[in-house]
Amino acid sequence: MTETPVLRSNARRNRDRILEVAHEALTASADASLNSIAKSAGVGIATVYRHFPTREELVLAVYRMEVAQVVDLAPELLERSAPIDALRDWLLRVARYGMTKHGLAAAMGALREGCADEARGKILGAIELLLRACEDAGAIRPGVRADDFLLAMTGLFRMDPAGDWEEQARRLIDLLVTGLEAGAPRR
Amino acid sequence: MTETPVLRSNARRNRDRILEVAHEALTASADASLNSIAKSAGVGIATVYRHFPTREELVLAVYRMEVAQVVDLAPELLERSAPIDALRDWLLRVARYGMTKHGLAAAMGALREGCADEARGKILGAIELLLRACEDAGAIRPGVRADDFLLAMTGLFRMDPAGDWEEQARRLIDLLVTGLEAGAPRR
DNA sequence: ACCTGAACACCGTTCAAGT
DNA sequence: ACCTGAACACCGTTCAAGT
Repeated sequence: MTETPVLRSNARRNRDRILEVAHEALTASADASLNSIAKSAGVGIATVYRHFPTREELVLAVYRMEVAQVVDLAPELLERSAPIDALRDWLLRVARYGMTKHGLAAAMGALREGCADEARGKILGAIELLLRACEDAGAIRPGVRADDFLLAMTGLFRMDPAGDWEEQARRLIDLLVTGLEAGAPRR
Repeated sequence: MTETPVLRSNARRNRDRILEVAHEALTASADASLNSIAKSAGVGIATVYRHFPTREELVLAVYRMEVAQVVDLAPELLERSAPIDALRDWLLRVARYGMTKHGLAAAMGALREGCADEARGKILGAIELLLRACEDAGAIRPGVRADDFLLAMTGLFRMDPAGDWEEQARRLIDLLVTGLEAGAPRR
Protein backbone atom coordinates (compact mmCIF):
# COMPACT_ATOMS: atom_id res chain seq x y z
CA MET A 1 0.00 0.00 0.00
CA THR A 2 1.89 3.02 1.27
CA GLU A 3 5.64 2.48 0.90
CA THR A 4 7.23 1.40 4.17
CA PRO A 5 10.72 2.90 4.21
CA VAL A 6 11.75 1.00 7.34
CA LEU A 7 11.11 3.30 10.23
CA ARG A 8 13.03 3.17 13.42
CA SER A 9 11.06 1.20 15.94
CA ASN A 10 10.13 4.19 18.09
CA ALA A 11 9.11 6.13 15.01
CA ARG A 12 6.96 3.24 13.89
CA ARG A 13 5.42 3.07 17.34
CA ASN A 14 4.69 6.79 17.29
CA ARG A 15 3.11 6.55 13.89
CA ASP A 16 0.83 3.72 14.93
CA ARG A 17 -0.08 5.47 18.16
CA ILE A 18 -0.96 8.67 16.29
CA LEU A 19 -3.13 6.78 13.83
CA GLU A 20 -4.88 4.95 16.63
CA VAL A 21 -5.59 8.12 18.60
CA ALA A 22 -6.60 10.00 15.46
CA HIS A 23 -9.02 7.22 14.63
CA GLU A 24 -10.70 7.53 18.02
CA ALA A 25 -10.70 11.32 18.00
CA LEU A 26 -12.01 11.69 14.46
CA THR A 27 -14.70 9.10 15.05
CA ALA A 28 -15.89 11.15 18.00
CA SER A 29 -15.71 14.49 16.22
CA ALA A 30 -14.87 15.41 12.66
CA ASP A 31 -12.92 18.49 13.67
CA ALA A 32 -10.72 17.16 16.43
CA SER A 33 -7.62 19.34 16.49
CA LEU A 34 -4.16 18.07 15.64
CA ASN A 35 -2.84 19.57 18.85
CA SER A 36 -5.27 17.55 20.91
CA ILE A 37 -4.44 14.41 18.95
CA ALA A 38 -0.73 14.95 19.50
CA LYS A 39 -1.31 15.44 23.21
CA SER A 40 -3.45 12.30 23.52
CA ALA A 41 -0.82 10.35 21.62
CA GLY A 42 1.86 11.69 23.95
CA VAL A 43 3.99 13.19 21.18
CA GLY A 44 4.92 16.69 20.10
CA ILE A 45 2.84 18.30 17.37
CA ALA A 46 5.79 18.33 15.03
CA THR A 47 5.97 14.57 15.27
CA VAL A 48 2.47 14.36 13.89
CA TYR A 49 3.59 16.55 11.02
CA ARG A 50 6.67 14.45 10.43
CA HIS A 51 4.48 11.44 9.76
CA PHE A 52 1.54 13.19 8.14
CA PRO A 53 2.61 16.38 6.37
CA THR A 54 -0.84 17.88 6.59
CA ARG A 55 -4.10 17.47 8.43
CA GLU A 56 -5.73 16.13 5.30
CA GLU A 57 -3.07 13.46 5.02
CA LEU A 58 -3.78 12.21 8.53
CA VAL A 59 -7.54 12.11 7.99
CA LEU A 60 -6.93 10.28 4.75
CA ALA A 61 -4.69 7.71 6.42
CA VAL A 62 -7.40 6.91 8.95
CA TYR A 63 -9.94 6.87 6.16
CA ARG A 64 -7.94 4.33 4.21
CA MET A 65 -7.92 1.88 7.10
CA GLU A 66 -11.68 2.11 7.32
CA VAL A 67 -12.29 1.82 3.61
CA ALA A 68 -10.35 -1.40 3.43
CA GLN A 69 -12.75 -3.05 5.87
CA VAL A 70 -15.86 -2.15 3.89
CA VAL A 71 -14.26 -3.07 0.59
CA ASP A 72 -13.18 -6.49 1.79
CA LEU A 73 -16.72 -7.19 2.85
CA ALA A 74 -18.07 -7.26 -0.72
CA PRO A 75 -16.49 -10.54 -1.90
CA GLU A 76 -17.31 -12.20 1.43
CA LEU A 77 -20.98 -11.37 1.09
CA LEU A 78 -21.01 -12.54 -2.51
CA GLU A 79 -19.73 -15.94 -1.44
CA ARG A 80 -22.64 -16.70 0.81
CA SER A 81 -25.66 -15.01 -0.77
CA ALA A 82 -27.30 -14.43 -4.10
CA PRO A 83 -25.72 -11.36 -5.73
CA ILE A 84 -28.75 -9.12 -5.27
CA ASP A 85 -28.92 -9.98 -1.57
CA ALA A 86 -25.21 -9.45 -1.21
CA LEU A 87 -25.66 -5.99 -2.74
CA ARG A 88 -28.47 -5.16 -0.35
CA ASP A 89 -26.50 -6.42 2.64
CA TRP A 90 -23.41 -4.53 1.60
CA LEU A 91 -25.32 -1.27 1.26
CA LEU A 92 -26.84 -1.72 4.70
CA ARG A 93 -23.44 -2.43 6.18
CA VAL A 94 -22.03 0.66 4.54
CA ALA A 95 -24.85 2.69 6.06
CA ARG A 96 -24.33 1.18 9.52
CA TYR A 97 -20.66 1.83 9.16
CA GLY A 98 -21.22 5.45 8.23
CA MET A 99 -23.47 5.89 11.25
CA THR A 100 -21.18 4.42 13.89
CA LYS A 101 -18.31 6.45 12.49
CA HIS A 102 -20.28 9.56 11.85
CA GLY A 103 -17.50 12.00 12.64
CA LEU A 104 -15.29 10.15 10.25
CA ALA A 105 -17.83 10.28 7.47
CA ALA A 106 -18.12 14.02 7.98
CA ALA A 107 -14.36 14.46 7.98
CA MET A 108 -14.17 12.50 4.74
CA GLY A 109 -16.93 14.55 3.21
CA ALA A 110 -14.92 17.70 3.90
CA LEU A 111 -11.91 16.42 1.97
CA ARG A 112 -11.15 17.84 -1.40
CA GLU A 113 -12.60 15.57 -4.05
CA GLY A 114 -9.42 14.71 -5.85
CA CYS A 115 -7.23 13.64 -2.98
CA ALA A 116 -9.29 10.62 -1.94
CA ASP A 117 -8.73 8.98 -5.30
CA GLU A 118 -7.00 5.89 -4.03
CA ALA A 119 -9.73 5.03 -1.55
CA ARG A 120 -12.39 6.00 -4.04
CA GLY A 121 -10.90 3.61 -6.55
CA LYS A 122 -11.16 0.75 -4.10
CA ILE A 123 -14.76 1.49 -3.27
CA LEU A 124 -15.55 1.69 -6.97
CA GLY A 125 -13.94 -1.73 -7.30
CA ALA A 126 -16.22 -3.20 -4.66
CA ILE A 127 -19.30 -1.66 -6.28
CA GLU A 128 -18.19 -2.91 -9.68
CA LEU A 129 -17.81 -6.41 -8.28
CA LEU A 130 -21.31 -6.39 -6.82
CA LEU A 131 -22.97 -4.84 -9.83
CA ARG A 132 -21.35 -7.23 -12.29
CA ALA A 133 -22.32 -10.23 -10.18
CA CYS A 134 -25.92 -9.04 -10.15
CA GLU A 135 -25.74 -8.38 -13.86
CA ASP A 136 -24.38 -11.86 -14.59
CA ALA A 137 -27.20 -13.34 -12.55
CA GLY A 138 -29.66 -11.34 -14.64
CA ALA A 139 -30.94 -9.68 -11.49
CA ILE A 140 -30.40 -6.09 -12.60
CA ARG A 141 -30.46 -4.17 -15.83
CA PRO A 142 -27.02 -4.29 -17.43
CA GLY A 143 -24.77 -1.31 -17.99
CA VAL A 144 -25.14 0.62 -14.77
CA ARG A 145 -21.86 2.37 -14.04
CA ALA A 146 -20.15 1.98 -10.68
CA ASP A 147 -19.35 5.69 -10.40
CA ASP A 148 -22.98 6.59 -11.02
CA PHE A 149 -24.12 4.16 -8.39
CA LEU A 150 -21.59 5.48 -5.88
CA LEU A 151 -23.10 8.92 -6.38
CA ALA A 152 -26.57 7.49 -5.90
CA MET A 153 -25.42 5.93 -2.62
CA THR A 154 -24.16 9.21 -1.22
CA GLY A 155 -27.25 9.63 0.92
CA LEU A 156 -26.26 6.60 2.98
CA PHE A 157 -23.56 8.75 4.60
CA ARG A 158 -25.85 11.65 5.22
CA MET A 159 -28.45 10.20 7.52
CA ASP A 160 -29.18 11.41 11.00
CA PRO A 161 -27.46 9.07 13.46
CA ALA A 162 -30.14 9.86 16.03
CA GLY A 163 -33.33 7.84 15.70
CA ASP A 164 -34.53 5.60 12.94
CA TRP A 165 -31.63 5.74 10.53
CA GLU A 166 -31.80 1.99 9.95
CA GLU A 167 -35.39 2.19 8.72
CA GLN A 168 -34.49 5.10 6.49
CA ALA A 169 -31.46 3.26 5.17
CA ARG A 170 -33.64 0.31 4.24
CA ARG A 171 -36.09 2.50 2.38
CA LEU A 172 -33.28 4.27 0.53
CA ILE A 173 -31.70 0.96 -0.39
CA ASP A 174 -35.07 -0.28 -1.65
CA LEU A 175 -35.39 2.80 -3.82
CA LEU A 176 -31.93 2.28 -5.28
CA VAL A 177 -32.22 -1.45 -5.83
CA THR A 178 -35.65 -1.08 -7.39
CA GLY A 179 -34.04 1.33 -9.83
CA LEU A 180 -31.40 -1.24 -10.69
CA GLU A 181 -33.90 -4.07 -11.06
CA ALA A 182 -36.04 -2.21 -13.57
CA GLY A 183 -35.41 -3.68 -16.98
CA ALA A 184 -33.52 -6.71 -15.66
CA PRO A 185 -33.63 -9.68 -18.06
CA ARG A 186 -34.77 -12.21 -15.46
CA ARG A 187 -37.86 -10.57 -13.98
CA MET B 1 -40.14 34.66 6.96
CA THR B 2 -37.63 36.07 9.43
CA GLU B 3 -39.24 38.71 11.60
CA THR B 4 -38.34 42.21 10.44
CA PRO B 5 -38.10 44.34 13.59
CA VAL B 6 -37.79 47.59 11.65
CA LEU B 7 -34.09 48.28 11.41
CA ARG B 8 -32.66 51.70 11.12
CA SER B 9 -31.97 52.46 7.49
CA ASN B 10 -28.19 52.27 7.79
CA ALA B 11 -28.46 49.02 9.76
CA ARG B 12 -30.71 47.58 7.07
CA ARG B 13 -28.23 48.72 4.42
CA ASN B 14 -25.38 47.08 6.31
CA ARG B 15 -27.30 43.86 6.69
CA ASP B 16 -28.08 43.71 3.00
CA ARG B 17 -24.52 44.55 2.07
CA ILE B 18 -23.15 41.82 4.35
CA LEU B 19 -25.54 39.26 2.88
CA GLU B 20 -24.60 40.27 -0.64
CA VAL B 21 -20.87 40.08 0.01
CA ALA B 22 -21.24 36.83 1.95
CA HIS B 23 -23.15 35.35 -0.96
CA GLU B 24 -20.33 36.19 -3.36
CA ALA B 25 -17.60 35.07 -1.00
CA LEU B 26 -19.23 31.79 -0.01
CA THR B 27 -20.05 30.97 -3.60
CA ALA B 28 -16.36 31.37 -4.42
CA SER B 29 -15.12 29.41 -1.42
CA ALA B 30 -16.92 27.53 1.31
CA ASP B 31 -14.56 28.70 4.02
CA ALA B 32 -14.35 32.40 3.34
CA SER B 33 -13.55 34.05 6.68
CA LEU B 34 -15.92 36.39 8.45
CA ASN B 35 -13.15 38.92 8.81
CA SER B 36 -12.65 39.04 5.07
CA ILE B 37 -16.39 39.32 4.51
CA ALA B 38 -16.62 42.19 6.98
CA LYS B 39 -13.75 43.95 5.26
CA SER B 40 -15.28 43.52 1.78
CA ALA B 41 -18.59 44.78 3.09
CA GLY B 42 -16.84 47.78 4.58
CA VAL B 43 -18.07 47.19 8.13
CA GLY B 44 -16.48 46.16 11.40
CA ILE B 45 -16.50 42.49 12.30
CA ALA B 46 -18.73 43.13 15.27
CA THR B 47 -21.37 44.50 12.92
CA VAL B 48 -21.48 41.18 11.15
CA TYR B 49 -22.00 39.55 14.54
CA ARG B 50 -24.71 42.00 15.46
CA HIS B 51 -26.75 40.86 12.46
CA PHE B 52 -25.72 37.22 12.42
CA PRO B 53 -24.83 35.96 15.89
CA THR B 54 -22.68 33.17 14.52
CA ARG B 55 -20.94 32.08 11.35
CA GLU B 56 -23.49 29.32 10.88
CA GLU B 57 -26.29 31.84 11.05
CA LEU B 58 -24.80 33.89 8.23
CA VAL B 59 -24.23 30.86 6.02
CA LEU B 60 -27.77 29.80 6.72
CA ALA B 61 -29.17 33.20 5.79
CA VAL B 62 -27.42 33.06 2.43
CA TYR B 63 -28.55 29.48 2.02
CA ARG B 64 -32.16 30.46 2.61
CA MET B 65 -32.11 32.99 -0.22
CA GLU B 66 -30.82 30.32 -2.56
CA VAL B 67 -33.24 27.65 -1.47
CA ALA B 68 -36.20 29.88 -2.15
CA GLN B 69 -35.22 30.11 -5.81
CA VAL B 70 -35.02 26.36 -6.34
CA VAL B 71 -38.20 25.73 -4.40
CA ASP B 72 -40.20 28.26 -6.40
CA LEU B 73 -39.12 26.55 -9.58
CA ALA B 74 -41.08 23.36 -8.87
CA PRO B 75 -44.63 24.70 -9.39
CA GLU B 76 -43.49 26.67 -12.44
CA LEU B 77 -42.15 23.56 -14.11
CA LEU B 78 -45.29 21.62 -13.24
CA GLU B 79 -47.40 24.20 -15.03
CA ARG B 80 -45.78 23.73 -18.37
CA SER B 81 -44.74 20.05 -18.54
CA ALA B 82 -46.02 16.60 -17.72
CA PRO B 83 -45.25 15.86 -14.06
CA ILE B 84 -42.56 13.30 -14.79
CA ASP B 85 -40.76 15.74 -17.11
CA ALA B 86 -41.13 18.49 -14.55
CA LEU B 87 -39.48 16.22 -11.99
CA ARG B 88 -36.61 15.43 -14.35
CA ASP B 89 -36.14 19.09 -15.23
CA TRP B 90 -36.24 20.13 -11.62
CA LEU B 91 -33.60 17.60 -10.63
CA LEU B 92 -31.34 18.77 -13.42
CA ARG B 93 -31.80 22.38 -12.38
CA VAL B 94 -30.97 21.48 -8.80
CA ALA B 95 -27.79 19.80 -10.02
CA ARG B 96 -26.84 22.76 -12.19
CA TYR B 97 -27.54 25.01 -9.30
CA GLY B 98 -25.35 23.00 -6.97
CA MET B 99 -22.53 23.14 -9.51
CA THR B 100 -22.52 26.88 -10.15
CA LYS B 101 -22.68 27.51 -6.42
CA HIS B 102 -20.28 24.78 -5.44
CA GLY B 103 -18.76 26.60 -2.52
CA LEU B 104 -22.19 27.23 -1.17
CA ALA B 105 -23.20 23.62 -1.46
CA ALA B 106 -20.07 22.65 0.45
CA ALA B 107 -20.73 25.25 3.13
CA MET B 108 -24.24 23.91 3.50
CA GLY B 109 -23.00 20.37 3.69
CA ALA B 110 -20.82 21.37 6.63
CA LEU B 111 -23.77 22.70 8.61
CA ARG B 112 -25.07 20.71 11.52
CA GLU B 113 -28.03 18.68 10.33
CA GLY B 114 -30.66 20.07 12.64
CA CYS B 115 -30.17 23.77 12.11
CA ALA B 116 -31.17 23.82 8.44
CA ASP B 117 -34.65 22.60 9.29
CA GLU B 118 -36.55 25.53 7.90
CA ALA B 119 -34.88 25.34 4.51
CA ARG B 120 -35.06 21.57 4.54
CA GLY B 121 -38.80 21.78 5.13
CA LYS B 122 -39.23 23.95 2.06
CA ILE B 123 -37.24 21.63 -0.14
CA LEU B 124 -39.24 18.70 1.15
CA GLY B 125 -42.35 20.65 0.18
CA ALA B 126 -41.13 21.06 -3.38
CA ILE B 127 -40.25 17.38 -3.65
CA GLU B 128 -43.61 16.42 -2.19
CA LEU B 129 -45.35 18.58 -4.78
CA LEU B 130 -43.49 16.96 -7.65
CA LEU B 131 -43.86 13.39 -6.38
CA ARG B 132 -47.58 13.76 -5.74
CA ALA B 133 -48.15 15.23 -9.19
CA CYS B 134 -46.33 12.28 -10.75
CA GLU B 135 -48.26 9.91 -8.55
CA ASP B 136 -51.61 11.44 -9.54
CA ALA B 137 -50.64 11.09 -13.18
CA GLY B 138 -49.88 7.43 -12.56
CA ALA B 139 -46.33 7.99 -13.75
CA ILE B 140 -44.59 6.64 -10.66
CA ARG B 141 -45.23 4.02 -8.03
CA PRO B 142 -47.25 5.55 -5.22
CA GLY B 143 -46.06 5.97 -1.65
CA VAL B 144 -42.48 7.16 -2.13
CA ARG B 145 -41.61 9.50 0.74
CA ALA B 146 -40.20 12.96 0.08
CA ASP B 147 -37.53 12.64 2.78
CA ASP B 148 -36.33 9.36 1.31
CA PHE B 149 -36.11 10.87 -2.12
CA LEU B 150 -34.22 13.90 -0.81
CA LEU B 151 -31.65 11.49 0.60
CA ALA B 152 -31.47 9.68 -2.73
CA MET B 153 -30.83 13.03 -4.46
CA THR B 154 -27.88 13.88 -2.23
CA GLY B 155 -25.39 12.86 -4.89
CA LEU B 156 -26.54 15.73 -7.09
CA PHE B 157 -24.66 18.09 -4.77
CA ARG B 158 -21.55 15.97 -4.67
CA MET B 159 -20.47 15.95 -8.29
CA ASP B 160 -17.18 17.23 -9.57
CA PRO B 161 -17.78 20.71 -11.05
CA ALA B 162 -14.87 20.15 -13.43
CA GLY B 163 -15.71 18.19 -16.56
CA ASP B 164 -18.78 16.24 -17.50
CA TRP B 165 -20.96 16.82 -14.47
CA GLU B 166 -24.01 17.40 -16.64
CA GLU B 167 -23.72 13.97 -18.23
CA GLN B 168 -23.26 12.38 -14.85
CA ALA B 169 -26.22 14.28 -13.46
CA ARG B 170 -28.39 12.98 -16.28
CA ARG B 171 -27.34 9.40 -15.64
CA LEU B 172 -27.96 9.77 -11.91
CA ILE B 173 -31.37 11.29 -12.56
CA ASP B 174 -32.18 8.43 -14.92
CA LEU B 175 -31.25 5.95 -12.21
CA LEU B 176 -33.47 7.70 -9.68
CA VAL B 177 -36.44 8.22 -11.95
CA THR B 178 -36.26 4.65 -13.22
CA GLY B 179 -36.50 3.58 -9.59
CA LEU B 180 -39.60 5.72 -9.13
CA GLU B 181 -41.23 4.49 -12.32
CA ALA B 182 -40.89 0.83 -11.37
CA GLY B 183 -44.34 -0.42 -10.39
CA ALA B 184 -46.17 2.66 -11.66
CA PRO B 185 -49.82 1.94 -12.54
CA ARG B 186 -49.67 3.47 -16.01
CA ARG B 187 -46.75 1.69 -17.60
C1' DA C 1 16.97 10.04 12.33
C1' DC C 2 13.80 11.41 15.02
C1' DC C 3 11.70 14.30 18.40
C1' DT C 4 10.22 18.69 20.92
C1' DG C 5 7.61 22.96 22.11
C1' DA C 6 7.70 27.81 21.38
C1' DA C 7 6.38 30.82 17.62
C1' DC C 8 3.61 32.52 13.40
C1' DA C 9 -0.27 33.87 10.96
C1' DC C 10 -4.55 32.93 11.00
C1' DC C 11 -9.55 31.85 12.63
C1' DG C 12 -14.35 32.77 15.07
C1' DT C 13 -16.00 35.41 18.76
C1' DT C 14 -16.30 39.06 22.53
C1' DC C 15 -16.19 43.44 24.62
C1' DA C 16 -15.16 48.17 26.11
C1' DA C 17 -15.58 52.32 23.99
C1' DG C 18 -17.38 55.47 20.56
C1' DT C 19 -21.41 58.18 17.87
C1' DA D 1 -29.42 51.98 18.38
C1' DC D 2 -25.86 50.96 16.03
C1' DC D 3 -21.06 50.69 14.99
C1' DT D 4 -15.90 49.93 15.67
C1' DG D 5 -11.36 47.56 16.14
C1' DA D 6 -8.35 45.77 19.57
C1' DA D 7 -8.21 41.58 22.30
C1' DC D 8 -8.93 36.44 23.46
C1' DA D 9 -8.49 31.69 22.92
C1' DC D 10 -8.03 28.88 19.58
C1' DC D 11 -6.45 26.61 14.96
C1' DG D 12 -2.96 24.40 11.39
C1' DT D 13 1.73 24.73 10.36
C1' DT D 14 6.85 25.82 10.78
C1' DC D 15 11.33 25.95 12.68
C1' DA D 16 15.39 26.27 15.65
C1' DA D 17 17.15 23.46 18.95
C1' DG D 18 17.69 19.09 21.31
C1' DT D 19 18.97 13.66 21.66
